[in-house]
Amino acid sequence: MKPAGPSASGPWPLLVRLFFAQRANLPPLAAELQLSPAQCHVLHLIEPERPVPMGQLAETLACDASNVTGLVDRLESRGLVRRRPSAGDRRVKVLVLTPTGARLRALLLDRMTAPPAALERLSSREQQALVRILGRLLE
Amino acid sequence: MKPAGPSASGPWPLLVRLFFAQRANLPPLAAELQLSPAQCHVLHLIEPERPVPMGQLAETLACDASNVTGLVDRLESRGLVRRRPSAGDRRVKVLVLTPTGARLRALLLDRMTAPPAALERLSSREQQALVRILGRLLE
DNA sequence: GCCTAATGCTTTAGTTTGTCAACCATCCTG
DNA sequence: CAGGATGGTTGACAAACTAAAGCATTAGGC
Repeated sequence: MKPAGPSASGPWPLLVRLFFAQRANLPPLAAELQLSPAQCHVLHLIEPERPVPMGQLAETLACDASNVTGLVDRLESRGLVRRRPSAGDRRVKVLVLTPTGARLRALLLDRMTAPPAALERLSSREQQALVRILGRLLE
Repeated sequence: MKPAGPSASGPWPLLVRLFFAQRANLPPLAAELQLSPAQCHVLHLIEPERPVPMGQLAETLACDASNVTGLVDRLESRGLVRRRPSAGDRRVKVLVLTPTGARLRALLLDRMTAPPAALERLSSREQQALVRILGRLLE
């Protein structure tokens, strides 16, 4: 029985709360950049100079391939990404950022990487600890 | 001033990555419970015995009120939540979980609170540190 | 009290997101 | 070279979302 506090059991419930709080944070940020949350996610996943096959994108997003088609259609029609044939496999199309897309992506990451004032309240030592722990979670 | 200290590539970029990774994790989990990601979010926000006004839900979700109407329509038609008139203000409708809804919510939280095997790799000391730091981020 | 403005939710109309099934082109294996 | 698998697109449709208009109720000024 754990009738006690909100964090009776470990770090994950806290992370879940943080995720949902952050999820609510995304729509306003996306709107500010004239994007949708889903488009932000796609843009976030295409690093400049690092072409991504569409299929891999679908897998990372955990969604259907046909969904990616439409998503990329809209991004491409706005000149943010381009489809290019893959060298080795002519079925595959890889996605590259246009210069405009790369600029918008940088802006997006900047905005996403800045916001939480709560982080400022952490001591430098705590921030280092957090970096180390999260690094292990993501490795 | 921001010396290029520990937060130059500080914890937030890592949290953003973790956030997106977790977002990709939600659709399969939701499907398993015959829910959509958005419905999971709503269910997550309605605690048993704690009625939530629809308007507050819209604000927390950072979405339009009319969107909440449709979202709740579907949840109500599946017997997971009920709309009830608010005591003080007859314009307001508050949402309460049905017993079925409460059970499904518990299942959802359980699944969400369990998954990441990566957490197991953290030492007990690291987990405690993470709990403490996240607690400060969310306070 | 009344009249007006503001608030809470719904409706309607329209776009985007997402799924599934069918399809074409390309690759791969026997 | 067949036959099957794979990558992506298309079409049809449900769900998520927004903006604008509408209804009921509440709140404020007079």
